[in-house]
Amino acid sequence: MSNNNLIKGSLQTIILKLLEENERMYGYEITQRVKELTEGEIKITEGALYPALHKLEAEGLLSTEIQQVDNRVRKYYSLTKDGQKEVTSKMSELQGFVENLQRILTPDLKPGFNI
Amino acid sequence: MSNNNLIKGSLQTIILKLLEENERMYGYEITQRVKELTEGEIKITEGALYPALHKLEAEGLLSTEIQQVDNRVRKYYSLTKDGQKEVTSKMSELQGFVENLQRILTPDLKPGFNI
DNA sequence: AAACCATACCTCAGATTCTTATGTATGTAA
DNA sequence: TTACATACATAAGAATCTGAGGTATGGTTT
Repeated sequence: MSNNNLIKGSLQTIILKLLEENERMYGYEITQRVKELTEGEIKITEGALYPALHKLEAEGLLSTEIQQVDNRVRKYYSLTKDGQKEVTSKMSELQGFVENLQRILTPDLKPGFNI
Repeated sequence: MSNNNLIKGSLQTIILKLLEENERMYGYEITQRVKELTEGEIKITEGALYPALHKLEAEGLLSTEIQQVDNRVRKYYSLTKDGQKEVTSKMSELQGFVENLQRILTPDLKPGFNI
């Protein structure tokens, strides 16, 4: 991740959610997508991403498929059945956490961490 | 802390923000306040809290004042000048991060991680 | 009286997750 | 040929947590 060490553990959720939307993605593509979506503000480092992908695969949440594209090897990741269930779980967990964070940090405004 | 390992990194911000609102607090009080504000969903463990407090003090963001209350020693923490500046910084950092998280995770709805 | 829980501080081993650096390999642009 | 982009990977070290343990006081339960 970029400069901030905030909310460690959200990388897994990011990966799973992107794969829910995109069917299949490869590692480098994920880093670029996140950079693009956040206008360069969040940069996922390879040292964080690849171990995370490997772990999710080892847990049976992702499956892989290696493919040759322009003399380059790409390792595509997709959600397994378990992975699809886990997205929902991880997302509501994160949502709940942000909700609680907002309760602690903004005692004045009740609804929403609005932007 | 509760079940989720999401909080890493946001604990400092929580401490600083609570002290911005409350002038001075002691460790145990902070754990109770957070538990109270989140209806028991986030429990700050002592193993996380005390080292965090000591670190913030060592960085000059907090000052301490020991006080005897009912035969019990309390260590009150307050924001220093530097600490007061840091709250603003840490809060906008966290705000920005949540904003970016929302961009990644909810591509459909543009405004707000609403609750 | 003994056991237990609440208050209040603390430390430390181990786990997890990250950063930073390094390595391999191909292709393109300056 | 130097540099950058693409594409994978590992590994040392830092940072932050969990969970267990320790000390001490005082109230409540059994």
